[in-house]
Amino acid sequence: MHTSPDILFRTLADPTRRAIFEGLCRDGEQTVGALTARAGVSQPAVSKHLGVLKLAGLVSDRPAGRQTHYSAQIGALAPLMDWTRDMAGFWEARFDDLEDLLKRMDQ
Amino acid sequence: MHTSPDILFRTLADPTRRAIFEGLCRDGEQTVGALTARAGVSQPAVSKHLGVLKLAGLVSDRPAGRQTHYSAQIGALAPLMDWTRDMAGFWEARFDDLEDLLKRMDQ
DNA sequence: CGGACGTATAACCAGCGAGATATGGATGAG
DNA sequence: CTCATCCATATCTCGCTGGTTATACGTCCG
Repeated sequence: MHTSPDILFRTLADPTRRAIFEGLCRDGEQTVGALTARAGVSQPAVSKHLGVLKLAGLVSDRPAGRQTHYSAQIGALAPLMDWTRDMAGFWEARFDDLEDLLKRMDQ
Repeated sequence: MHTSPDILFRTLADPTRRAIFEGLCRDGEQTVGALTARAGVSQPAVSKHLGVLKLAGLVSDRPAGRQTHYSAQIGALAPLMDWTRDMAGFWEARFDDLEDLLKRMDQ
C-alpha cells in the first residue's frame, strides 16, 4: 500500500516529525516516552506527530500494556525514491533528445 | 552547493510548487507566463513559488528581455536521494546487527 | 481497590504561508 | 513616444498546522 508522494513530502516537511522518523530508522523500535525524551517537545505533540506518520504509512505501532512501541516502515519511502528517479529520468530524456537533435544537425 | 534536506522537503511539500517543478523537469525551460497558464493560480503566486524554488537551488532563472525563463536544476535533488538512502541504510544496518546476533546465539 | 504511570485525545492559541489584488518597473511593439 | 506586455514586489487575508495545557483512558503495582 503506497502513499502518494504528496502525503510523504507533507509529512516529512516538519523537522520535528522527520527527526522522530530518523530516530526510529537509526535506533529501531522505541516507545513514545523514549521518543519524547529526545524530541524537545511535549508528549502530546509527539503522539500527534506519530499519528501523522502512521497515517502516511511511515511508522507502525505495537501496543504493549500501557506503552506503545513505534517502528519505522522503511518501505513507505519507495514512492519518494520513485518520484526522485522520475524527475531525474525526465531530465535525462530531454538531454538525450538534445543529443539526438545535435547529432542530426551535425549531419 | 547542496541544500539541506530540510529546505528541500519544505519546498517540495506544497503541491502547486512541486507541480511547477515537475513541469520544468518534464518539459524543460519555460517562461513565467507558460508556467502560470498551467498552474491554476495567479501569476504573482507563480512568481513567489519560483522564488522559493530558486532559493532552494531547485531552479535557475535566465532573464531575457521582459520575460524570464526558468529551468530545473536536477542536481539539487541529490540531498534528497542521499537522505532516503541513509534511512534505508540505517534500516539494513540494524537488520544486519540482528542477523549477527542470531548467528552468535546459534553457536 | 486505589494510586501512579504511559499514552491518546480535546480544546485552544499563535504563527506561518499560500493565495488574491494592486502596483511598480522594465522591455518590446507600433 | 506611448502603450501594451511580462514579471516582480507589496500588502492583506485567511486557513492550516504545530505547539501548549488539561484531561480522559487504560494498565501495572502495592
